[in-house]
Amino acid sequence: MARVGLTPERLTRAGAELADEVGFDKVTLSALAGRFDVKVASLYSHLKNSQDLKTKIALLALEELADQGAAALAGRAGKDALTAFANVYRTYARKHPGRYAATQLRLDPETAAVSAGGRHAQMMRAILRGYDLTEPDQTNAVRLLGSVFHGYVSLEMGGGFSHSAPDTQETWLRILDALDALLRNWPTP
Amino acid sequence: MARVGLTPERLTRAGAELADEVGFDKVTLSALAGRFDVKVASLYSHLKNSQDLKTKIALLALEELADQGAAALAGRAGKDALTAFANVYRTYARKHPGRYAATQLRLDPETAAVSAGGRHAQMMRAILRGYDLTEPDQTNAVRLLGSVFHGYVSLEMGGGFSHSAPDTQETWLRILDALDALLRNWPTP
DNA sequence: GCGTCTGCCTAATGTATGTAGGAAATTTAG
DNA sequence: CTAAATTTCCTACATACATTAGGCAGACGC
Repeated sequence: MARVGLTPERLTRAGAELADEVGFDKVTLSALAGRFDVKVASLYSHLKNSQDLKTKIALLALEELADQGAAALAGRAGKDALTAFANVYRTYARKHPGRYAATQLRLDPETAAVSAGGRHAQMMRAILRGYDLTEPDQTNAVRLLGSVFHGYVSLEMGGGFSHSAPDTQETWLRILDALDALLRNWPTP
Repeated sequence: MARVGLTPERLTRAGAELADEVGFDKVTLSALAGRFDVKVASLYSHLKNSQDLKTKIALLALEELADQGAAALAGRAGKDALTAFANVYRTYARKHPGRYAATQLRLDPETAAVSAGGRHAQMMRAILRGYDLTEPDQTNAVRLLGSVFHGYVSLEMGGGFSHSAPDTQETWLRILDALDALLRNWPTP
């Protein structure tokens, strides 16, 4: 019985790669076991169950995304920061579609609390320091940014934009222009 | 052998209800068969397979959503139209979470072509007639609206906004204000 | 070197999808 | 109206994935 050296971490990483290759929803313990030439039952020494694997992949992806976001934000402000951060989201989703899909997994509250989700919100707030927004508009703007980033990336990945004229890169840049303009001139009715 | 009177339509409707109750990803032929007190194999006379059912639910949801959008748009223009249409999306998603999730199913191109997806894009363009946008900004704006609507609804449903101060209704209204302001004053660099 | 612990195993069960072929109910044709 | 054709639902079976129980052997502490 050769020991392969499975750990939750290695399984999570391999699961993330698998997700990028076949889609997050098609990540299965069978396929993962196959990657390590190991029987499925062996995975249960390291993972609670299939859901546990998916949760761990989601946490990994949230962390990677937050790390890359933080790196992009370093030394930038204003529109520069907005653009750099937004591009991290879009680029990550294109490069790691399975992991990106994992970030949308619904986490139970305790898990969400220890996830990198909070860092994401904090970084969006940091971006907004370059604009002149106070509460509660700042929170509203954070939610708008989250909606646009996620919505755009998700529709683009799903092929929702594929069939018409301006290419998606062009649209993306114009949308970032528009968001910047909006944040500089947030309506206060 | 009592005939129950299954049809693709009845199965699709029941599948949609099931999706709203247990989640779109948990819609299963087993559960659907259970609803009609019928064996699973019997469903294959009316549905090609499980994927076929999911596709049909997605098409149903896209159609319902388009119908409600069209109704909301009738006789409205400008911000009034924008708000009414956006509210249709959000309300539909809250009332029919499973069906809304179904609308995000990736359809193959031929299926997408016969879906109500095109009507959605047309309606967004109709809304934009109340603003002063020409191509290619109109397409860019359509994509922005789609991103915001879908992104917001999807994050709100996923609990992404649950833990902070302004309630989601308030944020939603302010985001619609912001979009209206943005469309009235679209940046042209 | 010996005992314990752990990692991976075999075996068995439950649930879901999907296929093949049969029998009864319904529809259609003569 | 009756017989044939079709349709609808069935049983039976094959495959795949998830999960649990219990066992054996290699790694590790002493």
